[in-house]
Amino acid sequence: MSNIISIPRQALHQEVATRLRQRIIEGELAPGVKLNERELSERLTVSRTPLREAIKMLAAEGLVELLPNRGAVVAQMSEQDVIDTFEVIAGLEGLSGELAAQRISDAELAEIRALHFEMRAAHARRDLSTYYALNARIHGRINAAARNAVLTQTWQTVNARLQSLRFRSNLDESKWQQAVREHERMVELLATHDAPALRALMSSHLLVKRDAVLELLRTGRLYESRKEES
Amino acid sequence: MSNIISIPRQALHQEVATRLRQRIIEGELAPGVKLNERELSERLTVSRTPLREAIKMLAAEGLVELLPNRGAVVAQMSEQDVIDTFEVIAGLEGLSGELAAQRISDAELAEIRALHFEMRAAHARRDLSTYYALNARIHGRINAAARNAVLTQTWQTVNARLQSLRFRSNLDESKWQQAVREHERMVELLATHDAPALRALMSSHLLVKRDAVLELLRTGRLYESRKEES
DNA sequence: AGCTTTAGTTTTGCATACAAAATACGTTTG
DNA sequence: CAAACGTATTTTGTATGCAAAACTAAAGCT
Repeated sequence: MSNIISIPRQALHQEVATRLRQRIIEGELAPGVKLNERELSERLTVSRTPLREAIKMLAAEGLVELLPNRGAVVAQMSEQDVIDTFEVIAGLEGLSGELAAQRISDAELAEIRALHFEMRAAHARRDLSTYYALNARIHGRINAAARNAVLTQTWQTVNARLQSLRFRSNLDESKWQQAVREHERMVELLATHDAPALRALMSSHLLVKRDAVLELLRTGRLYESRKEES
Repeated sequence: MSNIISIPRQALHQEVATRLRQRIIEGELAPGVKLNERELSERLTVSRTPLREAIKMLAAEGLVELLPNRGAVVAQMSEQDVIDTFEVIAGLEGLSGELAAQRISDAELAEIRALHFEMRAAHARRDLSTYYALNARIHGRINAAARNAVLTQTWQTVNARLQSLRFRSNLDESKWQQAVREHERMVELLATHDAPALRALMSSHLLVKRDAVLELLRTGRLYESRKEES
């Protein structure tokens, strides 16, 4: 019997949560924007009930903020929040690197190595968006090699809060080169299973990123073209 | 004007979430137990709507698991989940220690020192429950001294998932002494602001705890007297 | 007996309805 | 003219209603 329709589509509140999460991460729903229930429910063609359930989940994830009797808004991070979040992610990436260096298989390493070369290709072409996509995939692979589901889940949740900053759009050449060199070194340390060194490298790698983002924040090149009307 | 009733009690779904979270953490709602919506809503005297919203939040926190079309159950952790969770907590505690060592004030240090002596007193009296309470407060203070709200929140969320294991009830003497010695050393390292050493200590402190819990899990002395009937 | 079937019941999931709080806005008043 | 008030409208928060899925259990079948 073929399952033509029997793919049990997931619950509405899950679907709504996924879509809202995506729109927030992609910046379509910018920080500070109010989530109007009527409007959203009409737009997504669901009733307010599953929509509200989805919003509650996103609130627990830290992507939206609940204002009592005043609904929900997309979470807005202060500069301190950004600093704090990067520190935590640096810690989680460090752990990820430490565990991955201990546990990675040859096949996993080979795949990361391949991705790394693709990333270098993107760098050589100055193809920033491909570079970022590959960068994310590499970090994801390292995370997977750590073989710790709780770490992966925690990392994703905390990371998601930063995504809406869209700091992808800026990266000066020297920082870019440094990042590529650091990635080069990551592959080496994975290959030699040097856990402490990889921990330190990945942690500091993220702190460098933090500083770059903070610089953008302060010079105001972040959060541009973000205000969204109805 | 006195605010006799005007304390704007928080939204029902928040209140319900808080109460359910507490009951799960305290083990009253044991892992695997089904959350019957009708029953719970009657018990808490709220309708199913805010109850369901609360359950969705707890699901996002990882305290309950949603089974499509079959409701929610209190999250049940496999042994691997326990291992993974402790690893993450060890990482977060390590970060907490590292940052606290850098940032702690004299007043905060003095308070932790005081709590530490109270804890030693509890140890001397073999007063396990007071010991655990003080232990938790000390870790909380160190966490606070790290001055990172995201870290604190992440730590609490991940920690909550373990609380229902109730591993508090067992601790052999040699492990207990080791824990006290490690706490002694934590205070020293905070005082000397030795961030890397405190990171390593707090991380390994947690991994020791992990091993102790795993031993309990394997010998089956965990999860006892847990089945709950309506 | 053991397995399947199937009617009845319960439970979940979503939509709708209603009440209370917040907001918007025009009017009044100093 | 600005501030304050009050009413209308919107929006949120909670309860209730209804349909679909899951569970229960008794009857039928091999």
